[in-house]
Amino acid sequence: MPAAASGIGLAVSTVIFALRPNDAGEPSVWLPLVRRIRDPYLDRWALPGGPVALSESLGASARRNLLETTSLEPTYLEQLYAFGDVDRSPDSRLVSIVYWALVRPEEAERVSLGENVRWFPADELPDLAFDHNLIVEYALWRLRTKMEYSRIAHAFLGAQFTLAELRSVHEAVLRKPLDPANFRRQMESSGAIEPTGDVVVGGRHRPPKLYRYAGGVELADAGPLTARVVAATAQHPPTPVTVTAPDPADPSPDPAAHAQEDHR
Amino acid sequence: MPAAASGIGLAVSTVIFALRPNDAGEPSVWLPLVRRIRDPYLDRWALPGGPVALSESLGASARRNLLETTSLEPTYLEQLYAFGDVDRSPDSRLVSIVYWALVRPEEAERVSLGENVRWFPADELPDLAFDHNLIVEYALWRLRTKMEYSRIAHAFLGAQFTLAELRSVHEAVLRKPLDPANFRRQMESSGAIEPTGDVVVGGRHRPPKLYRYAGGVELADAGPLTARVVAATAQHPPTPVTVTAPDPADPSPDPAAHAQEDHR
DNA sequence: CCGGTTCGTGTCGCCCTGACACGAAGTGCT
DNA sequence: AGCACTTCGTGTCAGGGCGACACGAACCGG
Repeated sequence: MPAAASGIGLAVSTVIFALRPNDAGEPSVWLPLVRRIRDPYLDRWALPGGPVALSESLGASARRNLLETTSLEPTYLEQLYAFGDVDRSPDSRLVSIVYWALVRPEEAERVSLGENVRWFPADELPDLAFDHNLIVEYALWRLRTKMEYSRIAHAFLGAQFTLAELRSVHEAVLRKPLDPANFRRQMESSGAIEPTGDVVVGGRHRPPKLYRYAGGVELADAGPLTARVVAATAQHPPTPVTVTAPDPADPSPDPAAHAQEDHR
Repeated sequence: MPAAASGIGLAVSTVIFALRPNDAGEPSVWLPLVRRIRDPYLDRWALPGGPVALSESLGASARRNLLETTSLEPTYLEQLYAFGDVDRSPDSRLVSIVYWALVRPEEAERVSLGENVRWFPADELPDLAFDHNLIVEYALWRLRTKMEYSRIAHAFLGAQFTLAELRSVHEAVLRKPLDPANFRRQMESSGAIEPTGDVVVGGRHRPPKLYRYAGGVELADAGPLTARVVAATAQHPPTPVTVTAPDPADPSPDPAAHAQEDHR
């Protein structure tokens, strides 16, 4: 059990997922890969990763490495699996602790794209270095499985969101359409979300309510540990505008219930 | 990403679970611990483990170490988590890949019990070395969670078993009584088990049917990999006797349908 | 023959789910 | 102003799974 630093290399890699529009314009799962610049699998695409620093925990090491290689700060980070087959790296023995992470679309665009970093659709990857194809496949399975019983979907969204946006995340990950009515009831009855009281105006149709996640933003499942990570703030700058609900059926003196109700 | 053998120790430990009768005579979850004979946490109880050999995969390393320290060969072995906090070991930096394993009661009794190996009830453990208390807690959570949606219960049983035995396993792990009628239907409708055609005679009451697991014995979840481990054969030597069912309502020429039917 | 226990099947009500209908509330066009 | 169209949000209903419970079947011991 004591520390016997044998000749086994120890590294940390991360599978990063983000939602981006695919060829058909629909959101789907993408992940960034880096081109290898050293000799095992030189020039092949691989997961971002690097050796574990002596003064860092495994999770912190993954987080730092992500920032260095892709300049990404994920909203969700969880350990996936430890890969340690004898022949997974030619010549040397290498054990990789692999994490998987989720980032928001706005954050995803911050990736310093260059010759050596590129986004790929998660479903059609080239031949990767090491056993990274297998790893991505496993991480995808984990993402899709956990999406169905957990609340990780909001790691792809900002602080506030509509039910259509939340449903769109589920549909993109699970690759199948979901009934809006039933999806709404499931989310509401689960207690995972609560309405903010605001609606989105400026859309072309009936203004949807905005929701936030209830019970504190608990991101970054640290497995058996209790470490948490605060969620970064993010608004939805594009088209529509958030507005406090007018509540026309309640004449109570709401001190913040009028913004732009010049219709009717 | 290349192999850079830094000063970080790499070890493998395993949480081994078995069912044994507790003080009240009911089956409950126990696990074997070993007393440390080296200096970090000298004389404290700890999970069995050791360094990873250069020529072994992580799972093989865990399996070999189990055999050496406790002489146990588990029927189920799955990776649990990689623990790598900076301060989890005094003085040195240590990363542990932790596995969890299930063994059958008969196998459990083969443990070479001595001053340095002892069984403990999983619910009441002493202060263990390192962060092993936390690890066991997590492994217990994993066992109980996976018991409800998976087929791991049969790792505690032999090749054939009655539904009462299978239910007893679930009850011991989940620590709550289960309705025999509903439990039967769940198991039968899941397609996980199939009747062998035999019954157990010699009991005091109505002879129960014997079942086996269907779909090939798939033990040792290797995570993303596809490795499998064959299940060791084991009979139930104690009290009752297995008998091919008489099947009195079917006069078809079954070439193996008569053994001891001198009752009626 | 009878009481007691376990085995195995039957039944019933509740809740969750999927499928679908439909009013509500906006925009854009004529 | 009115109509078409879309999305939002609620209502309804049938089917299946699950928990709770009843009850006959089968065997033992006295």
